[in-house]
Formats: sequence, C-alpha cells, structure tokens
Amino acid sequence: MVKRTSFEGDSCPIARSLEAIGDWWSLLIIREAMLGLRRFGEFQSKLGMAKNILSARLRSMVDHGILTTAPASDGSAYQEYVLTPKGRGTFPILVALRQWSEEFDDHPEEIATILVDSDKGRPVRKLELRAQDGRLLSPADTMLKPRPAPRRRSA
Amino acid sequence: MVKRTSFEGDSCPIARSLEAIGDWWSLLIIREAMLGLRRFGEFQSKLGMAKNILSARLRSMVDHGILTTAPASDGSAYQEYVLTPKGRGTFPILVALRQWSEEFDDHPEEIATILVDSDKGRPVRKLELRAQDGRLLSPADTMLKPRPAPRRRSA
DNA sequence: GCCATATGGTTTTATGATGCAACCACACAA
DNA sequence: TTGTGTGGTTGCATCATAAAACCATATGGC
Repeated sequence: MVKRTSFEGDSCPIARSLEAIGDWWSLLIIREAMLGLRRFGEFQSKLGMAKNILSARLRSMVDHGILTTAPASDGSAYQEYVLTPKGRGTFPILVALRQWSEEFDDHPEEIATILVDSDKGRPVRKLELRAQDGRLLSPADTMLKPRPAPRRRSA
Repeated sequence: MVKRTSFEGDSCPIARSLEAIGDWWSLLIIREAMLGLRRFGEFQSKLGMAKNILSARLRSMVDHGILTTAPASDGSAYQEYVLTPKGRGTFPILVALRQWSEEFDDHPEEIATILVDSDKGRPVRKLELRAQDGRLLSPADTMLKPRPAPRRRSA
C-alpha cells in the first residue's frame, strides 16, 4: 500500500492532531468558521478552494467531531457547518500559527490583520506556557515524560 | 495547472505559516529536532518515513529558514540539520497541537507522553492567551483588526 | 406550469505529491 | 579490492488535490 501514512494509531499527540487537522485546508476552514462562516458557499467563495475538496474536508471534520451540521437557520432546506467545542478548542493552535508568522515571517508587512482583544482593541500578548506554579516556561524548561500507566484495577 | 495551491502571497498569517510547515511531515520533523535529533538517518528511522520525502522536507525547511545544515559535529563528513531560532519558535504550535489532542482526542489513553516542566516534573498548564493588561482571553474576547498601513515617509 | 438561475453539492478527469524500492556516491574498514 | 553504512537521488505506482462538468433541489420571473 502507498496509503498516505496515517497517524491514527500513533501515540504522539502531535501526530494525532495532525491526523485530524494537519492537511492543507482544514485549519483555514476552521479559521473562517471561527469568524462566523457557516455555509458551504461562504467557505467556497471566501477560500477560493475547489468544491469537491471543500466537500471532502467538511465531511472529514464532521467525522472527527470538529464540525456539526445544523439543519438550517434561515429556513433554506440546506445545512450549515458549525464548530463543536472540539472545533473551537483549536483556537490556541490558530493563534500559535499566527504569532509564529508575525514573529518570523520574511515579509511581515504583507500580513493584513492583527489579533486584538475586543475590549481594549490592543494586540494580544504572545501565548505563554506556564508551569503549575505559574513560572513562565521556555522550550528548554520542559521535557517529555511517559504517561503513567492506566491503573486497571482501582479505576 | 493543478498546482497544489500555494498560500505564499496570502495575507493571512495562518495561511503563511501553513505554507511553510502545513504539510504532513514538517511538524513531526521539527518535533524530533526539538528533542535533539540531527542526522538524516536519525529522522528517517525514528519517523519511519520515505527517504526521498524526508530529503524534500529537510530541503524545504532549510529554504524556509527553519533548519540549517551544520557541516559536521562528529567528523563524519556529512551534515546535520539543526533548528534555527525560527524553527525553535514553532514550540508554541507544537504545544498547542499536543494540548488539543490531550483535551479532545477520542482515545486519550493512547497518548504516550506528557509535557512537564523539567524543574518540578509536573505537567505544564494549558497555553493561555492574555491581553496586554494581563486579562485572560477566550476566543470570543478577541477580534481581528486590519493592520495599520505602513507609513512610507516617517519610517 | 415552464424556464432561468442560485445553492449545495457529486462525478470525472488530469496532474502534483507521496510511498516504496532500487540505485548511486562517498567514507571508512578489513 | 571488496564490503558496509550513511546520505541521499531516481523511477514508478498510487493517492490526493484541482478544475470543471454535471446533477439535484429550491427560488423567482413570467
């Protein structure tokens, strides 16, 4: 088989995420959904992507529990695609991608938008990773530990 | 042309990130590099990916300034691939992907590792997005604003 | 009712990307 | 010289993607 290697059974959580949203379009669809788009045609015209691909992606994300199809909203017999909590949970990923571009892109002047807090209208801070006790952590301050084995008996 | 649509000129910072690291393998390669892998063979055997694909990805990431080729280190006439600051800057993206799996994956018991702070050995907190004044922000507390036009004259 | 048009897709077909295996180049060792 | 390991490149089969055509169901005009 040549089967574009699936990460489904992989034990790495990053690989598992990529399995669901690691393709070209999914995160952009989620981004648009986060901004309020709901209808097939809206996504299609906004993103300019092929309709068959959009169709496949939407279905895949529905299967993964990232989107749900809501029956209507304006009566028009069609369905809408709305984010589930799992879908909205990708927000930090989108922000991280955005901030990475803002910080390291070779042509940051081409970036058209900035993310601000809607209350004050000022740019948000960089995402920060903290320890349980609140210390700010850099990559070097972290390490991976094997997950404790699930206790079978006393669950 | 069918040319797998490039996001290179896109003004959306998320699309721009995906252009560089939005494919199947790049983030996994970066993850391994973050853990200390450096040599072609190490990546290849650890990730189990085809050598030609690895070769293409490494070259692409070098072109994007995410990796650099260092001439040696153990004398063996070959080169090593090490992360640049831009490459290390993807850390929050990896953490965000990891945490999304941890929170929403259907089979979280299959996730083998947890990210801890190396000082205390305790799991890290969730990534948090804050406003300039320190308020914790949810997706709904944020909005996108057009970037202020670059002033040509008084730069 | 009848035709035109918009929406929301699916099907068809062509090409680029990926996966695998084979091959090549180089370094080093026996 | 031959052998072996590393670091790739090349060919070919298959998969995914893109573009466009096609289809089904409303909606609107007449």
